[in-house]
Amino acid sequence: MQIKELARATGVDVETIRYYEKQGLMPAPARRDNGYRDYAVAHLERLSFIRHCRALDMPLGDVNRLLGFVDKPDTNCGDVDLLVDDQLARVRARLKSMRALEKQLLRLRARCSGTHEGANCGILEELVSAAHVESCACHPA
Amino acid sequence: MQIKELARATGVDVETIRYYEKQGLMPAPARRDNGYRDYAVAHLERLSFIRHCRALDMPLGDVNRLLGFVDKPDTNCGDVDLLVDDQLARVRARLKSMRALEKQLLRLRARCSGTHEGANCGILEELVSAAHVESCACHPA
DNA sequence: GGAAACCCTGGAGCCGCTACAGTGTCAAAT
DNA sequence: ATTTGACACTGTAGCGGCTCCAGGGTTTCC
Repeated sequence: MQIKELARATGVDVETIRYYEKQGLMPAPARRDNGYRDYAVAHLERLSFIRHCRALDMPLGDVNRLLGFVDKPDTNCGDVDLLVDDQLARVRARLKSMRALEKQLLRLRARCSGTHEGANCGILEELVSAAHVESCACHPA
Repeated sequence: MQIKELARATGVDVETIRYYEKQGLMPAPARRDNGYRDYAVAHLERLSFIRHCRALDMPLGDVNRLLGFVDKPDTNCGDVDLLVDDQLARVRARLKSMRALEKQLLRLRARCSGTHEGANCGILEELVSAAHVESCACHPA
């Protein structure tokens, strides 16, 4: 399989595949006489695994550690669940702040009067005055 | 006010303040004889404004455009609400995918048997086999 | 006069790609 | 036989938004 086929089969960009190889996440494939990479089914599976982890927004470093456990199934995998827990905690923290963000943006949006005169722009007013409030989340007292 | 004081007053890192200046978001302050930056209250307000926008996760480019409207209140600010709308849309899209993510991670976490033998790791099993499923979100058929 | 704490500039590093530039290879159409 | 076009390769630079460092200067306090 050459790189484009692997790319199509997985939905991963060609450049990204080479990038993963350079980063040590994908093993270097065999080369044909012309120097082209020649992938086997094992590569496809590994790449799918990587993408699945990435779809869970795991950092590549974590993915690499997971791959280490996959490669050596006899080792103790006690860290795997911790790693997932960490990721879950990150996602939840992000969710929380995003929800607050949505609320703030909605409030801000409601300030638009529809007149579009800069001097009376409710949104700008709100942003300027919010920056004055001492106890704002972004600049606590 | 020297840079450290501004940093403390706003909760923004000293390096970040210099970075904003380099990027043209903060106007270059006066300099003392020794070359140290000397900030006025206007700088504090502007920096607070920037941080408030950043707390709303707006890209610096957008913040810069907002600052342009603040600087010239007589211009038409018709784009301000569009800019906020865009940001809201981005936040909502991200929220949606984060919620899906949380679900997937919870499912994954539940697969841990607690034994921590690599060969029987439910989490790794799940990740490997999920990568095989054709219709997975991360590698659609 | 020496140490600590501040200031300066310029550049590199972080993540996870993405996009070149410059070159080589191969298959099909003319 | 050649020319087009699509593919391949390497290496490097860029994105955003910082963050950190090296290598220097200044100020303040003991």
